[in-house]
Amino acid sequence: MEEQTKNSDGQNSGWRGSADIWLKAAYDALLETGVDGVKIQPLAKRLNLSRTSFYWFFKDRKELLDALITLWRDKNTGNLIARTEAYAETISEAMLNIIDLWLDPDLFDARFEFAVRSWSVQSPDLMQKIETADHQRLDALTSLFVRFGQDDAMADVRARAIYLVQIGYISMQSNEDLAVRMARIPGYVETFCGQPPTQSELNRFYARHNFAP
Amino acid sequence: MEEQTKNSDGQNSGWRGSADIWLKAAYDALLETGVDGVKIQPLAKRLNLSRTSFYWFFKDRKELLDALITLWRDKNTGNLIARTEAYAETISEAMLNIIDLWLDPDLFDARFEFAVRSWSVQSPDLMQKIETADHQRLDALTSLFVRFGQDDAMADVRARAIYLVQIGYISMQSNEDLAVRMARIPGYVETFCGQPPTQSELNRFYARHNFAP
DNA sequence: TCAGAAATGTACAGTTATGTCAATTTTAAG
DNA sequence: CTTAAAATTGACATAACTGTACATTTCTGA
Repeated sequence: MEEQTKNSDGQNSGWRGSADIWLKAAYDALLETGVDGVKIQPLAKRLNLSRTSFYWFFKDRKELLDALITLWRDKNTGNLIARTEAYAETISEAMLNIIDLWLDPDLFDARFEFAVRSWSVQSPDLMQKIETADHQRLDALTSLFVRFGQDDAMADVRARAIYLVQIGYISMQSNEDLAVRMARIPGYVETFCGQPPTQSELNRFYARHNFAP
Repeated sequence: MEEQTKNSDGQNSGWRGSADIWLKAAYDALLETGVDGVKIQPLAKRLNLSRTSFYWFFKDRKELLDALITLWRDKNTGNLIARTEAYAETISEAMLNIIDLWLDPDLFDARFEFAVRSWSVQSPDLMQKIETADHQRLDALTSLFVRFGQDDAMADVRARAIYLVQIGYISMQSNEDLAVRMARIPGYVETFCGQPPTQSELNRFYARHNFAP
């Protein structure tokens, strides 16, 4: 028994292909060109594999796209919620925990997020999943603000504001360097929670991003 | 001489087709399915015209796509900058002028904006144009904050915050009704400029959006 | 009314994609 | 070394799209 789970662990099994390698190629293509760039033939070319080999691992293109959606779901929402629950003594410290998401691609894959949201305009099914994710994320952010004493209405607004900035961010990230982005952080904190961070909160933040001001 | 500018005015000339009608169909398709949905054959079907008739008005598909980009450029950036220059006595009133953009699709076509931004991931050329637009828009917003006494750094941050919210907005607008969205407005104003709007400012805002609280 | 411009349509040639099938090759396990 | 499962491949059958060439229809103005 014990089928080899089609090599979904990271081991190389001697074969060139695997479901994971196709999925990874699909992920890359999605980020570079959008869903409509996720086509079997071009992926095969990139992987130097025969196009038809794909059908050993996936029933059809749709199954590959579904796998991409699952990947997105498992990745981004979980980390965002975790950051709302991280230890913080003040609202400004809590805010800096959220801002971690903007700086660390391992915590929040903004390009992936943007690609999925772009994709959703042509897929009501996916749109539905995004709405669910938005809800979960906004709830987590809102209760963070409530926890630190904001009234419900203001917590709702600020949760939205910070979340929308996060979503809008990728679309502009372009090519500013870290120092420039870091310089704005205290201002963002003040804007979103009405009070600036203390120097020691900032120092802790800089430290975990390996940034020397 | 005086060529008829291919019917680019809104008059119907008796012919069924025109550059504008193809462009309009392309615009619709772009918003519904993204760039890759902007294909001559499906557009022709929608317009009940022969596919090849398209080539009378446009050299090829690329020329149609370029026309879409021009349309976007002329529309959204202009109105945004105009709103930053609208009459205002206080920073909160100025902020409400900006928020007009979120509520009136004639002022800022958010779906169009989102579609164009999604498209840009697969077109470095377009990406460049978007960066230029972002710059112009952010400059206008920043100088608005400066005009009302914010220091440069904070003006920069707040301009970005409100702009990013604007960009992120469309991706979530979903299906909330006007009353719910209106209820958040005072909170947004307070968040973005540090002071809430006065009742008379709010009344003026509601009035121009035909909203009775 | 009738010539020429404007717009449409038909036919053709080429490209790129999808998915099935029946070999064939590669690998691991006994 | 053998063998069976796992993975790969090329051939085939379709489908959707692009763009060109050329014939045809429809409108406009002298």
